[in-house]
Amino acid sequence: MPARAGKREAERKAQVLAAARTCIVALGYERVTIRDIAEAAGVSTGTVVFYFREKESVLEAALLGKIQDTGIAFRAALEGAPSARERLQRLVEASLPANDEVRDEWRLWLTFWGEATRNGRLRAVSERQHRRWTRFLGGIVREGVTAGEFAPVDPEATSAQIAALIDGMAVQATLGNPTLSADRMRVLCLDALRRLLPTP
Amino acid sequence: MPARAGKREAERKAQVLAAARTCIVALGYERVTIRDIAEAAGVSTGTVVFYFREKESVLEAALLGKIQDTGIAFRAALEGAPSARERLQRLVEASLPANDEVRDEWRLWLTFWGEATRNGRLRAVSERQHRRWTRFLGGIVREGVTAGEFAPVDPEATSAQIAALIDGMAVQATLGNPTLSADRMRVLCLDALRRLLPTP
DNA sequence: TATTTTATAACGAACATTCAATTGAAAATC
DNA sequence: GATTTTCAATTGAATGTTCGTTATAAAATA
Repeated sequence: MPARAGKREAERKAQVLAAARTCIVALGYERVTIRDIAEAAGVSTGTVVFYFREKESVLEAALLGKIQDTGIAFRAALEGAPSARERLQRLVEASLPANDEVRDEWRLWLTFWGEATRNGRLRAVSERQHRRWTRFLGGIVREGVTAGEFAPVDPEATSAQIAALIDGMAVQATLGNPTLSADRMRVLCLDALRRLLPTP
Repeated sequence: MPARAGKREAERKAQVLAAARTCIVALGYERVTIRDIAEAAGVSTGTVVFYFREKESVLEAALLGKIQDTGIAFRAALEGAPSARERLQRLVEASLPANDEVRDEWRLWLTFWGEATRNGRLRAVSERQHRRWTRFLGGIVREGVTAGEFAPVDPEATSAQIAALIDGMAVQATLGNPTLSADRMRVLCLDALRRLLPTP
């Protein structure tokens, strides 16, 4: 086994994938060329191909990488939240496309969903990620119910409803719909939380 | 001004646009070629170019055409519905990606959203359509409140929440998420309707 | 026949991919 | 420690394909 194989590999791959994500958001999945990616990463097209055998691999890996670690930021947002309701409210807050970072993340999701209608591998990851996310939400709802914060509701159903609500609103907010700004999304989501999860 | 526009024009355009939509759903917006469209429509590439000066025009018109008459089927579904609640329930039912027709329509919406993040014209249509749709829902909610069917709620807020809920669920159901089948979507949406719009 | 409609061919641009050549740094040898 | 060897890493140009568009010819229609 060559001990020195792939020393720069991880670093370079990450660099190329980050560039690819930037290109995808700016141009759209299908419109991105290897040259675009190479230029954005500051390397030659040969380098891109060297680390990812073909274009499709770069694009898929770029999407999957970001999609799969969605949720990391969410867990961080929960630090020190005293109650289940507060935790849910913070998740809503962290979901608002109110700054470029979150907005770009939602843009990537919209692109991802569009692409996943035709790509089985992407679709599989979408499922796994959605299950993870609703389980996460469901756990918080269950805690709140157990602790007597919320009226007794079905945590599975409620978490799926909350997840759908956030996704649906984020679509409009991300597209810049003036009747559904990030601020309005906050108001509507928090209101829905109160109505779906009343105090007992 | 050409006094006599082509006789077959409307017919041919519709034929080409329908073919373009099929191709978009199957291949993705940017991957569709004029040759694909021509083949699917059973005409030559020359015909496609004759009626739509350039490729982009075909694709945009294909998306916009379908997107803009979303809602026609909905209005038909409401025929003879006796109450506001019944009307909302029928709208949910008509939104379920439970058959190929509705599923393809949602696939087109997912593609549309992805493309609209980068295309201002598509984004403008998205806004207009969303406003139309929430106003439509809002009207039904208002009727129900006035008629005493629902507890007094803000129709604007509630309709935006219902719209988001349906969109968000449809994303997962359209992607074939096994934990969110069309049947499960029906259950969850109807349950959410009950909770967001309780009887007074 | 004149006009509209449809088909075909050809063109140049842009693309993903391949590949021969080069570099750079670690490993082996002395 | 200096020299040589080795191979991962990187480049950029060449290749063949496919695309949108344009030009033009053929057919249909009135």
